[in-house]
Amino acid sequence: MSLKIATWNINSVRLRKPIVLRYLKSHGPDVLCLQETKCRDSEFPSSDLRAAGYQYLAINGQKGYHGVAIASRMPLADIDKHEFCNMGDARHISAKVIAGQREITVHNFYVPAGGDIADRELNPKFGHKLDFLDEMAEWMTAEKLAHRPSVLVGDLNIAPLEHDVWSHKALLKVVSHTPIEVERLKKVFEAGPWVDALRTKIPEDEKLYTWWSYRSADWESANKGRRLDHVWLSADLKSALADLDILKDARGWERPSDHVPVMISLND
DNA sequence: ATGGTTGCTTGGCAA
Repeated sequence: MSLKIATWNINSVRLRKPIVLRYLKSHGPDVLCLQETKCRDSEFPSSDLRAAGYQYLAINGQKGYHGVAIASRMPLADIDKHEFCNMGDARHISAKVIAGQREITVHNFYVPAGGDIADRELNPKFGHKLDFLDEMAEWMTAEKLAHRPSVLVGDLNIAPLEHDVWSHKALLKVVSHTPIEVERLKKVFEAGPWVDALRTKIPEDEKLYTWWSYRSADWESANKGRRLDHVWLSADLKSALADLDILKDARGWERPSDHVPVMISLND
């Protein structure tokens, strides 16, 4: 039996409830990690998800902004929320998935977008993004994630590689692909036991996107995407990675998110 | 170079 773990920045879980349920039905992830749920825990569509077979929920929401959640068919234990940058933002939740004999810790992140200007003096939101990443690297070291099978997923709001964006040259100064952010993210990655799951299956010289802006009349033909959503596996899980599914079709669904679901399958 | 769209809410941020 394989274990399927998906991540999706949903940009309002209440508005997107129909397509979340559609995705669960059509693709059947065992675990779905959501970002940008944009609602309080009491407003989260818990009963709909439970009715769809996802009985185990871990929710870290807040009114109007951010918010992350894990919906699982398998029991969740050790649910934890870490607050970064002491700002009260709901940007992380983790849980241990009990999948039969296997136990895998899943960390679900929503990294700050960072505003429009790639300069922390002119734009505090960019500073916050860099500080968040620095704190994430420190936290990573302290967590000692190498000691147990772990998966880190989420909207990291950075497209690190040249072919994670439609034009490396055009985006070098655009927040999400600047060298300073890429460098910070690399430090986070290297602070843990990680393998970049998507890039182990899809070569680095191949274009790969998980997000297409709303601000484009025809996202599909323009295809100016970015890989902002990531799945990192602790090295011990690398050999278990059987399959990937980046559901580009979901960008064309009715009332879509600007991100698409990304799913991995792990063999025993 | 600029503006383009969407969501949470109804004015203006945030993404």
